[in-house]
Amino acid sequence: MPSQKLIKRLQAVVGLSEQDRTKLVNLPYMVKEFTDGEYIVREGDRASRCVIVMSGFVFRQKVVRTRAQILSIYLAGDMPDLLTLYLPLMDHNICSAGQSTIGFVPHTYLNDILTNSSSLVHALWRETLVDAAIYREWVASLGSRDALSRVGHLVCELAARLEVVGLLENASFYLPFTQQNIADACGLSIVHVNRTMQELRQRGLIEWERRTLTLLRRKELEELADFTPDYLHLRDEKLS
Amino acid sequence: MPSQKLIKRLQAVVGLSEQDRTKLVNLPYMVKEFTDGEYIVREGDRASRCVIVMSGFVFRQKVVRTRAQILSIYLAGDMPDLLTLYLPLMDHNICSAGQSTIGFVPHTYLNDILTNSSSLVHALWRETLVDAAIYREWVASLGSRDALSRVGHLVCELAARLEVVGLLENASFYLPFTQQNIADACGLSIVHVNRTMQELRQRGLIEWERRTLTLLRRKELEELADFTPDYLHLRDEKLS
DNA sequence: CGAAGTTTTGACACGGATCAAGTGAGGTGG
DNA sequence: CCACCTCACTTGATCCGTGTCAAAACTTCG
Repeated sequence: MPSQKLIKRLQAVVGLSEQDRTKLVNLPYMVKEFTDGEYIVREGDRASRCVIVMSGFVFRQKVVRTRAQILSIYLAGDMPDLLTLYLPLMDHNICSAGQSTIGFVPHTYLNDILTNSSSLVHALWRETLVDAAIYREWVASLGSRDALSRVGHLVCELAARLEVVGLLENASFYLPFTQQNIADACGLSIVHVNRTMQELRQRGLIEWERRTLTLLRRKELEELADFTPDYLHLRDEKLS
Repeated sequence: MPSQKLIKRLQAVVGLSEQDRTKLVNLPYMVKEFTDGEYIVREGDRASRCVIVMSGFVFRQKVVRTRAQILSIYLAGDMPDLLTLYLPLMDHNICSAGQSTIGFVPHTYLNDILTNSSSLVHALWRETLVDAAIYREWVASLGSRDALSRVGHLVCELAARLEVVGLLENASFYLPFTQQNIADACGLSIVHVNRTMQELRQRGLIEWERRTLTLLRRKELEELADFTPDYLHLRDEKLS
């Protein structure tokens, strides 16, 4: 079982058959631990396997001139490089933030189970589409929101995504990011991220101590950040 | 034939079988013309068909507070809302820029041909992955590049994408955008876009008159804009 | 305990936003 | 065919959000 969390999430959203679940559970995979800042996949690599985040935080990073822009963030249960199934040549890095546990599943096995199950195609294709939906929201954030709501939005998104995999407790979650990471993700300078975080604290919206971030008044924060979770497609639209 | 350009592009990149091509060519579809600013698909719509751009320009737009952020741009041969196959509920608009010709193909038919051909799954899934790769580059642009290279980058991307579908002639292409559109896409004010365009002109990098944009010194422009076309995945990596 | 990394603070600079007004071009109706 | 209207583009002045630089305080961990 490469990741209970992944299967649970897929199950909840597209409804896998007994057979499909068995196939996923029996996927052969390798596990490796990564430490803070370590590269999991590098720009230029030609991938022959996919990554599954089993625990911890991971981010996609592209070096643009002098900046190390963070393009997206992945949590337990995510498959950050499903895209390598069809675009094997990596044009950016995938890095660990803090300690993480990563599973690797060879493309050949994934391709096998995909050719024989159109509902697994549905499930994994959909995963990549949600990933794209998140990029769209980031484009909207970077293009249209000021620093305060941009940082707030990131915090809200992480909370919402962690919640569905059971990693949000009492509106708190573990966040192994430095302010530099937040800056790289939000397209801001570290100094301004610092001041923005202070303002979020002063407004009584968050606490962030010893790598634990707490949402104090989630509604107000979401409002300030202009956050609505729809774009995350956390549950099947057909049901709602 | 919903779009020769689409089929040609898919063909070039993944190599469709005779059978697959026939299936695509025989897809039933409806054609409609749209004028400047008209909505093709609206936020809140529950899609039951996919859009194929047959000619003209189309963009994805999300209203964020007071801004109408443009999230992505589509050209002849693109399928901007393939995602609705699995995420039918639209959380943004798709609009026409200038006059465009749009084909509509019902989901049911697309699903039919997908369940019976894993190479068509490959081809269309890949399309959505390239779409995501373009978002990533936009995130990088909005997060890390200044106005001049941001606008330059957009111009370079459009030129590169138009080139593969044969719509770039003598380094010129038709561009029905206003400066306001560019501003909405790049997360800049219209005044600053104006000044940025003037600077690109003064530097002898582009001309833009009567809706025709010309790249004067493409290499220099691409350098200035920090543009490399890899992320567009315009040809099959396996070959290169 | 020391060293390195992270957060915080202050002063100052600058890119780009905003506001306001003017110019030009395309489209329409008389 | 011209007068007018509208919309897009342009210009100048000013303001503000965020970046940069530099140094200090605090944490974490070996």
